[in-house]
Amino acid sequence: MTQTYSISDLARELDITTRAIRFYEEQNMLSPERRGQERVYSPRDKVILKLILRGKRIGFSLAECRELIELYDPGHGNRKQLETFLDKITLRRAQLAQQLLDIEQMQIELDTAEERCRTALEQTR
Amino acid sequence: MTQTYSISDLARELDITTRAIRFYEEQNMLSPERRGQERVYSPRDKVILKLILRGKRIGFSLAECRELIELYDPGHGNRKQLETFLDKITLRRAQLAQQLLDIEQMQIELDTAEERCRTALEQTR
DNA sequence: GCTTACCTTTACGTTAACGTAAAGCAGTCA
DNA sequence: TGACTGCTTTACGTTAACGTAAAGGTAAGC
Repeated sequence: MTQTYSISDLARELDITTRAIRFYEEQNMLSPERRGQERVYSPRDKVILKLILRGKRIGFSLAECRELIELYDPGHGNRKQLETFLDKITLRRAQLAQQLLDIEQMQIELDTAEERCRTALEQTR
Repeated sequence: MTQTYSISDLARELDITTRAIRFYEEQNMLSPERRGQERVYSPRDKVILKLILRGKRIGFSLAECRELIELYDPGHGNRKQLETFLDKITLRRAQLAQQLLDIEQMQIELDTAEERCRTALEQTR
């Protein structure tokens, strides 16, 4: 019915190694079905992988990525659990806001760096 | 004349360990003056440290941070050098743009996560 | 003169996130 | 019936970025 993937399918498509995918499973971030010995991945697994990769691109550790995954479906949490989720969300938001500032600042610095490069290039004429 | 800092001054102010600061020097990202045995840091050194910390916050490796530092004053580069600098700047810009997208996407996901948390909390009533 | 507070160097330890064999099973193509 | 191809597990190796002692030098204060 619904789409499935082999491990190398996902590796190719997401441009990571099968080793990495198995490692994420080892870290309890994935739990694919099995057909015999072989892992069979669902679209949901693929979403999770994308979440991980996106997290990594902005410097999250795998532990932080796992947190994000847990937030992904908070259905099975008790009250206490849900409230800590909300706290974590608040923290993440603050961190993302800081990162936005950092990136903007870096862009500015790249601007001035480029300018200095160009004027230095003029000198070599 | 101009402001100077001891290693623990900087450690306190920037909230890192002295070990980390010495490590960055070991990696040729800093080269503070010496008064006898002791390291004496300039405002420029402090700027570099801030660059490193900002880089780390958005997930840069120290190697990448070093690149940024090199871009910081490109005066002593030959033509070839300067052109590779410009290339690197272009690459960084692209990466930063991707990170902006990633952060926006994460913010959206946090929004929906929060919403789901809140409705789940309603259920526990 | 002794303690306390910083500073130094040297060096081994640690964690995260995989990389890299090694060894073997399952289907398929010639 | 091999020879591939792709999957599996197990296990040791590797790199980055410091942490953590150990051992000692120096200046200030009591």
